Amino acid sequence: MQVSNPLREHFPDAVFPAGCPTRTVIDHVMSKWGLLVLLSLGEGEPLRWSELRRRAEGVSEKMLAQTLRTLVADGFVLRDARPVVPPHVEYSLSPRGQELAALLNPLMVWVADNAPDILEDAATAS
Amino acid sequence: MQVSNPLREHFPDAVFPAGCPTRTVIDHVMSKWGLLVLLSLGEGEPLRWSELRRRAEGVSEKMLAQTLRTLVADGFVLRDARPVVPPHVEYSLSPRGQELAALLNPLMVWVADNAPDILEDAATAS
DNA sequence: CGGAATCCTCAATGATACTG
DNA sequence: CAGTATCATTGAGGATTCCG
Repeated sequence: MQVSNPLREHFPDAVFPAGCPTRTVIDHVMSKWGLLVLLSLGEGEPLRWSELRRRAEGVSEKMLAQTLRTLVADGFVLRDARPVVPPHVEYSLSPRGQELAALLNPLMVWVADNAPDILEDAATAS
Repeated sequence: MQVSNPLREHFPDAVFPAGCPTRTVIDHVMSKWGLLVLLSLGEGEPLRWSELRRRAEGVSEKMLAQTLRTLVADGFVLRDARPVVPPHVEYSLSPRGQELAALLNPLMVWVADNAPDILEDAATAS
């Protein structure tokens, strides 16, 4: 009847206790730009800085730099800088990043499929 | 050899075009408190205001109210107010909310499992 | 090309107090 | 109990400029 709830086993009390490490990770991963970068790279091919700026439409240079630094530090994204001139830098998903992207993808597809209905409801709710 | 990428079919150009309705939905759903509320309700039982405040540890009254209003308007959350005194109000997931929570759950479990490793990397990256 | 460093703004958030 | 109203704050995020 009840599907067991794995999350409850993790967090019997609060969902994610305040100050819990998971909240930090969630902030990185579910942040507006973090998400878009992960999804962009999740398409398979490595991307360059300028390509990422195009795919994550609206991101400023500052936020892209900040986001990439975080994702690289967290081990989601690999940075491959070739010592040529002009500079050539490629970003791709690490294995860990690929695991994450694999979980993110169905969610985003669902959102994309349902967004129109959802916003229609929101509008009707006036 | 390449697994087809469903997201790419949705968004050939940018991942989620700026101003796209999907970005609004994502903002609601992936927001710090929106996420915690959805996960809390995703555990199955309906919850009352005060219970939600405890489960989504750290949320202020203002943010909880705002978050709930948004999630109700989007059709993710059902609000059941019984006309008794003192007031008794229960929140639960709508079918749409349950679909969403079902996708959110594996993601959060993965994050919870991996958060320690991830943050260790981030610390090492100093 | 791929960033880093500054400055600056405003909108999201929190604290507080009050109410049906 | 379940909120609303108001105000203060701060830090995320944008614009701009400059560098290897």
